[in-house]
Amino acid sequence: MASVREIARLAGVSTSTVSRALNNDPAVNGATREKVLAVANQSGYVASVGRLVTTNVGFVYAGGETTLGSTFDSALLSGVVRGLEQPKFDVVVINLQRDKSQDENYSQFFRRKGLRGVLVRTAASTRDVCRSIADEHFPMLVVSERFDDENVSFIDCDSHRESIQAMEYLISLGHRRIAFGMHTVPDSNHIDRFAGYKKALEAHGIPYDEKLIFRQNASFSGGASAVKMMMTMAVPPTAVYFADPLLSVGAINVAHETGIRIPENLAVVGFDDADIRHSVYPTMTAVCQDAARLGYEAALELTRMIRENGGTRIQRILPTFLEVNESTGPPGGASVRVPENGSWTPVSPGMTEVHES
Amino acid sequence: MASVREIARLAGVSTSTVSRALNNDPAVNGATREKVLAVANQSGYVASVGRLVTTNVGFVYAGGETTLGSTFDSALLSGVVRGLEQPKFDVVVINLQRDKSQDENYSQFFRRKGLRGVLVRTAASTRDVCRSIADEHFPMLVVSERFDDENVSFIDCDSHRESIQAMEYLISLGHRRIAFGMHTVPDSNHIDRFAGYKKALEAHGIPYDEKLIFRQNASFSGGASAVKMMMTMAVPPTAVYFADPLLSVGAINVAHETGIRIPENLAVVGFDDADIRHSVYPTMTAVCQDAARLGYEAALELTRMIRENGGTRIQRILPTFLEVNESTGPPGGASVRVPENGSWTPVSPGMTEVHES
DNA sequence: CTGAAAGCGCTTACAG
DNA sequence: CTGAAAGCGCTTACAG
Repeated sequence: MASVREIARLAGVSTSTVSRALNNDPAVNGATREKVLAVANQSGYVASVGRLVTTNVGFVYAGGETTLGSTFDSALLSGVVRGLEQPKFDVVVINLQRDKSQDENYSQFFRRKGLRGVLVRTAASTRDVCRSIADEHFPMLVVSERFDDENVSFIDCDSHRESIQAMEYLISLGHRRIAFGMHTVPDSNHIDRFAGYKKALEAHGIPYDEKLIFRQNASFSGGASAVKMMMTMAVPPTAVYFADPLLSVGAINVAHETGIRIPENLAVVGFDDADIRHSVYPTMTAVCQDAARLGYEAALELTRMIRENGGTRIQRILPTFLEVNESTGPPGGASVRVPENGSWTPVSPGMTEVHES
Repeated sequence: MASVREIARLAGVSTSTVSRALNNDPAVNGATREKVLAVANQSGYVASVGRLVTTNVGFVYAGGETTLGSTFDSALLSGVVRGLEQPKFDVVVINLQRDKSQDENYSQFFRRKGLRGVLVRTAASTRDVCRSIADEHFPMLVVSERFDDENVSFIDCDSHRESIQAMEYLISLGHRRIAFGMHTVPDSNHIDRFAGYKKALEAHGIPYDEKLIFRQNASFSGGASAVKMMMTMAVPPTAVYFADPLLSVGAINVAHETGIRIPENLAVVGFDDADIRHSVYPTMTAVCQDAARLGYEAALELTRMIRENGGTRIQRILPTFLEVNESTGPPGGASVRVPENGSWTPVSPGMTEVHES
């Protein structure tokens, strides 16, 4: 790549003038500036050293896959951007697998990319990457996963408590035979929700029945299959809790097609990590994760770490919330009004201990 | 901020050793490295000059508002990231209003942010910003807007042709009384769709009726209101084309609530810029914009401009497409099968001229 | 393994 | 308005 020296030679001026012209110094003569800029453009000049950008943080996909198109990730990123607004940082989307060379460690790679800190999205298979980054003491925060390791900072949503709450809501409506739908490959979040399902049953003396557990690919058709299967059982459930947004939506839509009435024949509690609960009919009662807020808080925590030069580990859990809409009601469809504000007070608040930190 | 000199003094070593330690030179003694890194961390050392990152491009919101959470923008950005994969660039999300100071021009601002080029998202009120950036000859491409100016590069989707196609599909099913729903504040895209609506009516000798035009805020409730209003007319339409995703979904859902049957009582063609047409019931026939592809192509064009040091202006129009799903059928609900692949061949292909460039 | 010195490319008083 | 020279902070042969 051309240097100021080269541009100076080609334009017939000194390197001082080249530098001034490139930086729009008003002292430079108009014609001179034009000539220098023309030469610079033609030779594709790009400064190779100079004042570094110190306001970039990375939104890093630890695995090869960038899932930026998903509703969850996009809400997350928009929250990150909002959270970086006030600290005046910018976010760079980074695919770790693409560019990191073998002979550099993570800190070096991030420094080479000009990053002051990183928010990390990880899958089960790349948890070691997160540990390594943390071990190198590079400012980092894993978003939407949890670690037992003392030294890995993370921020995550907990849906265990609200899963119990969702189940208690169904039970309070009179349901006893409640199915559960989850992704075939459960991540820690799906496991939390499953645990909440079981815990609520146990607390209310309802026996756990393996036949009511439906594992499907997280897709519309997975939710559709699950509903078809459960409704053709000898004794179908009267309610179901789907621990995944796509399964939930697929379930609600196949109900129309098959003539199953929601909530009269089947009360559905879904899971929502964006706003899809409002785009189906009937609007979906759901355990909701506020992805934008998760991203927002993550951005604030990371910039605080950067400002304070590292310091203490962050291990934060944000709450989810149960929003009651129209897809739930008592078994058989006795008339029940949806509360005005979509909230519902748990029957036995004692068992759903709060642990926002 | 601390310099290598300062770190050297505090750690009791030379600046050479500081530099080596910071860059993980294997020659440095382990204990020395630890000491230097400890000092550097404590004093919050950040290199202030050095080798610049030359692989960043900006995803720039020209106005103050970043609409990254929308389905359109998130699909767009995920396409951009995919398009930057092979040229090995990274994308930085930039809010122009936030950081640009008055005494620097756009090129200077972008150079200060370390950007090699920018993809610009603009609103009607910030079209002048796009013109200025282009005038400064900074590598740029406006995404999802059109300019008559010769020197502003852009890439956009055209929904005019497919709006005509959508209308012809409805007409071919036997509809004559077809309503149109659009956003109250129409952007150039909504205007294109409206023009397509009118052109198709005219081509088939169907009189234009202002009473069948519904302008609503782009929201679920806007779509719901429109449907309620049109279905209580003395002579309701038998079909409607909604030029906006939220209006379309709101329309489909309120139909269930009011007992209106889709497509039997009202055939609905919507507009989709993501994947929402598959999350409603019945699945929505829609004119679809492939936002991810738009972003992908934009990224390829921009990196090509950067590689070739500017050069020619890009003014590219990508096609949209009509996808036939279950929300459309003949008036009164005569039985019609949805084609297997969701495609439909226009009745009079002659009038829908192709202009992909 | 380390430091003094030279070097990197760009920028900036200083002098005219 | 421009250039020669000094300077910026970091890096890197070179010598030990």
